[in-house]
Amino acid sequence: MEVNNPLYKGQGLHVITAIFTVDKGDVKVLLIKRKNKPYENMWALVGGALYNNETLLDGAKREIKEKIGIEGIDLYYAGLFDKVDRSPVMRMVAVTYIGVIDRYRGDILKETLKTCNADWFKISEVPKLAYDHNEILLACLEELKRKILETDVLKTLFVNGFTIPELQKVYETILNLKFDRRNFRKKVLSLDLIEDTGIMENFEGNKPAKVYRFKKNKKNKNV
Amino acid sequence: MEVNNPLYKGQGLHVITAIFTVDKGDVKVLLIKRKNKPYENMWALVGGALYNNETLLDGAKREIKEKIGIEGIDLYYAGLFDKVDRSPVMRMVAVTYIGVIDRYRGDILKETLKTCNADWFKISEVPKLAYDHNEILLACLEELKRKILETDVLKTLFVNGFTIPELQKVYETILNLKFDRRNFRKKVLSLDLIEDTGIMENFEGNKPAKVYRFKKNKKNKNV
DNA sequence: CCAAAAGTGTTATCTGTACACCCATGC
DNA sequence: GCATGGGTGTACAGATAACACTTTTGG
Repeated sequence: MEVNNPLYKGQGLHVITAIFTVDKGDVKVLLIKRKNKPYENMWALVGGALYNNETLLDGAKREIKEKIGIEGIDLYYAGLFDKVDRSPVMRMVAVTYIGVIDRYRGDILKETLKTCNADWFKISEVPKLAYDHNEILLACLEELKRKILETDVLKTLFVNGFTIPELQKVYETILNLKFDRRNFRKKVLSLDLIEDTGIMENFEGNKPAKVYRFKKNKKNKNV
Repeated sequence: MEVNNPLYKGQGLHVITAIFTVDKGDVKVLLIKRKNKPYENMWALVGGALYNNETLLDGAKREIKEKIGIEGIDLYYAGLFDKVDRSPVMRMVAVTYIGVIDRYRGDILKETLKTCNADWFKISEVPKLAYDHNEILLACLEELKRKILETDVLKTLFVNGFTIPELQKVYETILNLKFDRRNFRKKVLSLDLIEDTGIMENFEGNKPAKVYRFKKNKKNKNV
């Protein structure tokens, strides 16, 4: 392998994460506003160039830390983007991930060394993004739909537990479908992924619901 | 993005394909013997460096053409390999694919510009390979097991059609499982992916079996 | 006519879907 | 006591798994 062969010299990898949440009936994605070229001042997904001394997952996590200040997020592989001209600077292949976090966590940085803003956008109101990030976002959303059925990707959506009706609304929002209450409960409990906390939700004029949480160290067999 | 930033300068991508077949009760993989450094004279999976002017799939197909002379093979994404030191030359991330071909096709080149041999190896008898290809092979084999249940990856295994008992033996060989003859037949016919050719197999002392083929332009819905 | 493997049909079980009723709360 | 949403059980249907007998060929 010749290091300077022009056929493959000057390549790189992007690690890009679509960070989703669900907030009052809407799926939202976390976007950052770029400070630097290329695509200066444009909104973009969280991500950047992979470094030589880190794995893809480590790179994605570093980018998340650098661009929005969050650590410890679980990432799920989503797909590859390899159009030859997807970066104007050099040949870049993007490896993309999905992350899910609580919409109300307060520790998201609005400004960093490379970003001048960060905010949640409804999926239907996402602006034109840097690079091919609109295309990546759509693919990640499709993959999110698959992942919520086959993995425990939603386990980090609720920091303070959730009721089963709340969880159902999240599924219905993401999949744009309606489920039968009784069958949904049966299904989600049969997976043995969640457990009763013993706490009841704060009620508002109706029967209080039990608060559940995802079991620690329990993985969906499909993960 | 600074092109010469040492943090991410000098990266590249490998496109690597595990080409499988099934031959008389054994899963086999096609290996090539490398002519050049690194890993000179060692066996390896088919693959190489991605060029700047091609997509990942195009690169994988070009490598297959260059190293074993075969064109038109269908590839299925298998996984990513991203250990920092997986290549001794420079930082390389590998994108891996699965291909399946007929064991008896005669057009596989034994020697090319970069290879000095090519041969089928039983999975259980694969030698120490170049790079991390042993690890890649194991992962691709696992992925093959998943893919034969969810995709039409096997459609290129038989150039001259197959009988349903033959197909069942292939599934049983790859998955290391036994299936009920009657249920297997029912299931595979219900998928509407194969059709009767009207031909009967060459018999050998027992009842001749119908020869089937995969329907053209029919895709498993899971693909 | 016997051995070997192909081909077919029926029954039981499980999984998923559809659906009706009761319960706890605030007002 | 009524409106609102939570919680439980049962019946039906479609899919999967288990299983027994007949057919065609070569020797």
